[in-house]
Amino acid sequence: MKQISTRFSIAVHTLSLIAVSPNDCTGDYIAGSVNTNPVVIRRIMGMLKKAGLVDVRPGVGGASLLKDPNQITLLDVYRAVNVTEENQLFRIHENPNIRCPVGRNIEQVLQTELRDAQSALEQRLAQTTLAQLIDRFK
Amino acid sequence: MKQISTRFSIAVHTLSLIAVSPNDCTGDYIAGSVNTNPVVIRRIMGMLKKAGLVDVRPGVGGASLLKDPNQITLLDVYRAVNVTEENQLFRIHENPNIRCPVGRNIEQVLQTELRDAQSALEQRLAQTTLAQLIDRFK
DNA sequence: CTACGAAGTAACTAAAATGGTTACAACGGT
DNA sequence: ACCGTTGTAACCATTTTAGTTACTTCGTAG
Repeated sequence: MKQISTRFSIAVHTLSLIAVSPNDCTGDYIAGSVNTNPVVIRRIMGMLKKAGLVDVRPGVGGASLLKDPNQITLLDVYRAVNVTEENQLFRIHENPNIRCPVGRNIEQVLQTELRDAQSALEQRLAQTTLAQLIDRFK
Repeated sequence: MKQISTRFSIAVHTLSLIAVSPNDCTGDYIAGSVNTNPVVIRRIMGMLKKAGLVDVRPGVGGASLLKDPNQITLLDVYRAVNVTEENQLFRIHENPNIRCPVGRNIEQVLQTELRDAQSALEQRLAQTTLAQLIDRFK
């Protein structure tokens, strides 16, 4: 990898804006605050919509949260923007040599550890709510 | 992102082989167990060497661990193969609009959370040693 | 009902990371 | 001196990312 996509941080930024200024939150306005192209925002808004986090109003413009800010965690956002394939942060090399004791077992042994490590990260993300973040924007 | 590079799992596989079969661990042998190209292994071995985890013998061939298997954690390996740029798992979008209260504070507020989340993952990786993995290859 | 601003989306691009591959130089012991 | 091995450089196809242009669809105000 290199790093986790900025889609995640942009999504958090976007949701924060919607929570703070429920009005004027058009794609262009958000793009102006994030400092990127409006299409990038619309794509991310589409993911947030599909995840049931926001309601976007086509035609009229703007968006609103579908959940209370203290019911939206960073983990919800993380998952919404699909940062990893099939929710697997780690990737394991495929088709090791099964005639080798290490090759035969590496996948299963590692999977346990990596799942736990990923879980630790996600649990930490789940502890922070959008409401907590918004409090610090004042 | 998509996912964390298989360099990590291949590195763990490689170190396990060296620990289990201190002899015959040439790049070609390891590549045969991992099922990839020998150059891929040599590149990863170079990173493990630079991290002070292994000693590779040019000319004669083979490698050996420079630390006891119970002194090598998954975090050591994770860091050795440079999976993320500057050890930052998350990336935050740059140059948000500082005239917006959200844009002005998003970076600092998020950085705290993401650092903690990354730290949770790393602490979990640090809890597993190579020795523990090897025990399960028997 | 028309116009206009906004969302939805397809298509294209440049840049970067990944994993594999070929090729060749350097090393070291038989 | 030979031969297997390591150390690298160079190249490639594939994929992801983020940005951009362009066009359609939507919904309300005039």
